[in-house]
Amino acid sequence: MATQEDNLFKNVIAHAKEYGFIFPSSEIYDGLSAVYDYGQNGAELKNNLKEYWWKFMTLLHDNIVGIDAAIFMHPTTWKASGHVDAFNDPMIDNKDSKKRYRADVLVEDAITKMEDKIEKEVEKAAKRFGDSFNRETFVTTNARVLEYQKKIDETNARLKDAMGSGNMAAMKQLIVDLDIADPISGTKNWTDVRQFNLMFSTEIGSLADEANKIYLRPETAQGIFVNFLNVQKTGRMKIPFGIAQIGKAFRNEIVARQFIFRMREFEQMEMQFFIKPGEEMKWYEYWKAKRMKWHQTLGLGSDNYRFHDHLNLAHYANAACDIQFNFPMGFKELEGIHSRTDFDLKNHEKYSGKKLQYFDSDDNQSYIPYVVETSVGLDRLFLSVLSKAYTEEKLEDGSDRVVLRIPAPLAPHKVAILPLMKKDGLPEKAEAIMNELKYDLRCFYEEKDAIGRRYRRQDAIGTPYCITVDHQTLEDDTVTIRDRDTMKQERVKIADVKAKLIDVCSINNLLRKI
RNA sequence: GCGGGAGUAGCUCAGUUGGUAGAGCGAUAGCCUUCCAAGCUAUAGGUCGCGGGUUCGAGCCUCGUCUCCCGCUCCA
Repeated sequence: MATQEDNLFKNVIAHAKEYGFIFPSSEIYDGLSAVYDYGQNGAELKNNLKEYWWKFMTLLHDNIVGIDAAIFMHPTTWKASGHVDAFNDPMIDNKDSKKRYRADVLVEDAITKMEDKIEKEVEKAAKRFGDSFNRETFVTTNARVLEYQKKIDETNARLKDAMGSGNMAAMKQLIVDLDIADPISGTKNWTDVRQFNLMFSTEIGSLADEANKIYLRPETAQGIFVNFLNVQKTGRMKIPFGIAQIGKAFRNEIVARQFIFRMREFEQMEMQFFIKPGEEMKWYEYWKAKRMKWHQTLGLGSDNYRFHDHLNLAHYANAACDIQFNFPMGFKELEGIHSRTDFDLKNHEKYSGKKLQYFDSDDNQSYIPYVVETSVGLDRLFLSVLSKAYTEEKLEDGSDRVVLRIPAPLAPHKVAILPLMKKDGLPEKAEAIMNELKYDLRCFYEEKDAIGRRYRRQDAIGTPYCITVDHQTLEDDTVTIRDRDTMKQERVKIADVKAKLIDVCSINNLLRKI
């Protein structure tokens, strides 16, 4: 199914490599799975996206400041955050169906089934006894129900024990004892339970032992939480306020695919907004709306975004949703907005023994602030721009054109400066114009090949404007500006070029539209 | 990780029953040319993903391995 879209996605990936946006990591050694490098054009586009986000957060909100925390953090950080537990998934495969499951989820499903059986007994009894039925008495006295309940309690205890100790053999035994069958194949032909740790680890210092083990951060948020008091005190921040950060995070995904959508090393742009407890839903809604507006202002088409509420909340959240984008492979998460309550600060307080509270002079009391988080995957944002910008066109004259309709403020190069011919002083004139523009606009100079071919090459890397220097330029100091999207040309005075281009290519102007 | 498919020049691909690697486009240099990729000339690029095996001889057969794509799973 969707072969046309699959092809489109493949073409986007091929185009990204061919035109210097994204290369497979260490490609000469056959690459490294799910790791990619940004090329000369990709790095520019990515930096522009960062600037758009960073300025929106820190320039346009006087109560948000930015930090840049280290990737390495004290190991206890990840115990407090819950990642040591939550990122250790026990997995088991059914040898017949070849499907993989989380072992703890299988056990939980089995427990649910037993609970259903109790409910059935209750329903049957309720029918039998009519009005005189008392649920409380029934479930505490009925032999069959008590037996089920005993089994449930026992299973829960064993599950908790196995998960807590990381005893995978006990987990396997639990699945065997519960007689769990694969819902697909119906067989009980299981592999051993294996632990997958989603955090990368290494050692600090020269001793490679467990005591020196540290992790590469699986999310950037904790760097903000552990610095909450530092920033609040040194910046004299008053609640509500936010801390923003752009940085790398690492996850050892079991399967990481779909190009840069899911990578083992990726970049997040996160903002943690600290608020008074009880006001979280107000701010949650506020940031949902703000972030959606920010995305839509990029101009990739408002229809390509939608909210998706989380039904199963993560261990830290009391409300959560995604902003999804219409990627080539369908609507997928682009940004997460989470109401994290006081989970993180409370736990850091507990594990560190340091008070992480805010004294609110409005009502003279200290409290652990609640947090609303906005978290964009920068690489996903990049993919959203690239995949929507990529367009294959059939022109009226029958020729083909591939054009990246990247929003002008994000484009790697803002303008290409092209002498029509490589003689008659045209290159010199073009160079003079470039020297005028290059301090304000990223320029690309090219004099080789026919002009039409040069235009197409600029289309392929998304340069929004081409300035062509022709013989008339030498006479009256005018040039033509060719528009990437319409392919139309307009003749303007050299003196007017700079202001005209800066106006449409500036990130600051884009920010004004939010 | 498991199952399925793929890997030959920068790109798209051809390569016969095993006989020692080609094309188009692109790139580079030069010529020609006043506006939307296809004018002319020349040049450079490949131990055929990598490593064993069979064979007189392997791009082709065989085994292993790596990477990519699709599905299962997970997530920003």
